[in-house]
Amino acid sequence: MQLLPGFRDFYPADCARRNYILDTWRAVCRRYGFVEYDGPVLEPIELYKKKSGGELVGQLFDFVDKGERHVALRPEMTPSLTRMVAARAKDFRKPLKWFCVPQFFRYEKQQRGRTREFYQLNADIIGEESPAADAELIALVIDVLRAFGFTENDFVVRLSSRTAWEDFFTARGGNPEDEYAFFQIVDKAERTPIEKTDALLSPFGIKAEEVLAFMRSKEPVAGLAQVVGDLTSRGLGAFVEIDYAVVRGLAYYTGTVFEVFDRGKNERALAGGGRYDNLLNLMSDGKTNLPALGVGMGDVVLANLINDVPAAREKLEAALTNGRPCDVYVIIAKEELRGEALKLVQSLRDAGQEVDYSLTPAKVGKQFQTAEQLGASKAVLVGDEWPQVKVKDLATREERLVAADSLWRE
RNA sequence: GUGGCCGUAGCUCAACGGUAGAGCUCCAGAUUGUGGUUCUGGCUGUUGCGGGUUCGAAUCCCGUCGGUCACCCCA
Repeated sequence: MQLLPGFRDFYPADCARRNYILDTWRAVCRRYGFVEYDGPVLEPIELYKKKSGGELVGQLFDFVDKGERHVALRPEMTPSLTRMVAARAKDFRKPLKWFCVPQFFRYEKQQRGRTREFYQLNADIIGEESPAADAELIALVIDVLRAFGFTENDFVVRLSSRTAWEDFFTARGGNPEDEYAFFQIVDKAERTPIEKTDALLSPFGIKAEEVLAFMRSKEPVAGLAQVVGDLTSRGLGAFVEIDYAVVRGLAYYTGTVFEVFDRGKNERALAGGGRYDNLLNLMSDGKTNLPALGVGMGDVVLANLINDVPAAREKLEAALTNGRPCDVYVIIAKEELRGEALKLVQSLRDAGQEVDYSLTPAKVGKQFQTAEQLGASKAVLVGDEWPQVKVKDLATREERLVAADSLWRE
């Protein structure tokens, strides 16, 4: 049987790498005062149709369940999160700083950095309109990446603002209801021939050259200036750049938006996010109105970049050596003592040691070899010396005799 | 979804019309109470799948499934 396209098996070595990423995400989020939450993997399809915007709806893994409900595997977290927050908005002190490490499903053609199933760190700050929140969230993203061993030479946060584009549009007589259509054109302007952009923009009476000129400007608009200032105060200024070419596809973004790219431009976007100040209001039919912003960072592109950057790869490999199968290997040299050896294994495990041993009779040399291969640091040999055992340090090859019934104390 | 390239042992690949091979891994032995080296031996394949051309197909052709790259979009 073949795997479904875009889905992954996680053998122990893969699982260790995945967990290294998820563990690092969680550790840095907690350092920033974020708390973890989660929601359902399966949701009614309406949840996503309501607000996500065209792209994601077309990529849904959806089906009709046995109760004839039309459901979809989650492709993103924001709709579930906004529902959860709207339902109990008064229960939580503002601002909320919540994170989640969900597995997402998107029906796309798979490619480097893009699978049909992936993990994504989601972090959101809800209930704070100040740009200080934007800065805090972006600082979190930067520090998450630094925790993997990346520096300002490896990645950059491209900062932009939908508000800036809104102002640009309305100042030239654009109608607010055409805004999203305009954003879509701007989003693609960088990689579209200028004549075509001109044609697309003509209904709005705007010239492609104006758009491209604004895109190239590095002048931070009001909100962004504070974000950049905050990040600079933290010593993180080198990680961000103003780049109005970033617009983002999702319909619900309102103010600050950003995307994170590797400097080498070998990979897809590492992370992306922004403000969605109106979404809570929309999702709750006006009952809850809280400003919000969030970020997503996927494990697939991140793993690729870790592999691209030697320092990050070494950091990962070093972390993996802590994930050895066992620390102590008990060698049974005399089969008559197997019962005693099992008792010893049990006492060591009760004491919290990671212990393994041969389930079936094996030559002593073979057992030592297995101890090596499992990465044990010590071998405990149960044999002629009983009731004492030989404890051998597998790195230094030093041996000493210890009474079996006091070994657990070490 | 559209187009280019690719699918051979668990892994990396060779053979490119004439009997499917190598390295690594794995298993066993040298070494019946002492280990990552070395040496020796061994296992593993409907050459992704289906059809066609041919005396003969892993090799050429068509289809299909999967991978990959580009477009698209983004994590």
